[in-house]
Amino acid sequence: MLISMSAAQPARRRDAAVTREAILAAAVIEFTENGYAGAGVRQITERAGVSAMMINRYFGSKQGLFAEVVDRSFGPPTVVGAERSGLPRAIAQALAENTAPDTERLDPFLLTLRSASDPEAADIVRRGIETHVGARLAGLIGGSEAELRAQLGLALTAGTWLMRTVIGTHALAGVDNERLTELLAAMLEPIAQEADAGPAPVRDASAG
Amino acid sequence: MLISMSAAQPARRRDAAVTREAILAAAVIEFTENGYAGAGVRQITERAGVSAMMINRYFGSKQGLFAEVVDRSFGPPTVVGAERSGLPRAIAQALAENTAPDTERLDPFLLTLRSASDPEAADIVRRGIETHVGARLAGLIGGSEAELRAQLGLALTAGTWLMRTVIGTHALAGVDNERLTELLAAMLEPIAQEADAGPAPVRDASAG
DNA sequence: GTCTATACCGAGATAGAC
DNA sequence: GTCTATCTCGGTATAGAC
Repeated sequence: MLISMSAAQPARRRDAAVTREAILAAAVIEFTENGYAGAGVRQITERAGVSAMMINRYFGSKQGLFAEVVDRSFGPPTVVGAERSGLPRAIAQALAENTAPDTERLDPFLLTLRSASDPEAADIVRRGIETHVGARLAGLIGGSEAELRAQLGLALTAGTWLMRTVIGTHALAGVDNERLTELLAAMLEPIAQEADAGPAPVRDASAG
Repeated sequence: MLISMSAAQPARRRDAAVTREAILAAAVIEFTENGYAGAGVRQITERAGVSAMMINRYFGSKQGLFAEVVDRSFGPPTVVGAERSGLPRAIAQALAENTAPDTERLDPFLLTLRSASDPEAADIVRRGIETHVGARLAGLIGGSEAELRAQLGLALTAGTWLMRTVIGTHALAGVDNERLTELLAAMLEPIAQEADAGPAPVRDASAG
């Protein structure tokens, strides 16, 4: 019944692409929830419904799989983009909502935090951040020091994720989202403003 | 030859207090550099010059040892304290200096970042932060929402440690310390200021 | 009472048989 | 393409040497 497949089996069973995709999807969940070290190969493959060795077969190693997971996680825009004037508040609001205590969002920053322990994982994450989120946010900010300012914004973002959801300090976990948004927006304001140069044209204003 | 030791061995050998302290000192180094999961009991005890079982004997478990390490790391003041007006700049400067690329400081925030992966370790760290750094910084800030503001400051602190030293993004690693101090101070300004209440008396103004 | 040696269990990675 | 040892490594428990 499970074995006897006649001619046309639509998908599943012996389809490399499907197996690969199933592993990748399962790995995103496991790595984000448990971090690079905490996620077990057996847990990932069990969730994907395949044997443990498939990871080595399709991704070379646990590390190779992690690299693809990072690319997939940071690929789509995380920080909502707006014109530069409203940027701090837009980021602050999204951050406050996504880090709310009951929310169970699968976020690349969670992946980052829980995987930063391992140097090998950290290096993979750095490449992912600089390529995707960092470049997008820098593009939204524009002007001189765009990358530096963007990375300071990401530092506050990651730190908020850390303190509010991973560590779970009481004051941050219990605060009202409106109030938190105000405070975060105020902290982000300085890095969204031009230092000395004139207002550079903002490119790629739709996504970030 | 290796075994025959005569009478008077000064200290060391069979001194519980000395052994305990040696393990603790070694554990601070290993946990800070490699995180909770990354540090092995064998590495720690080898550095301390004792057998691996001594951790179980003196601290119950690896987790118990970690709890004492967290307390010791967060115990002494990390954030330099000043009067409230100069607080943002003081914190920013210390942060910029301590996260400079070549600096090899043993910092509690590094310990936090590299250990946050494990839920058990995260819980221990939360207690340590709230008890020590969080309470001290909240005391320096004073007024309403002191704890919330303090924890947002710690979020930026931890995030800067993360992005600059653990992940190691290029823009943050290469920036001039003076410039970084300015930007960080500007970001910290909003959380050091009173929201609506009058100026509350600042207690414990010497250390933070 | 202080410490070491040895063994057990679980997890990741590899090799080779089917 | 899958399964089954097997190797290594890490945290822990027990026994016993000094």
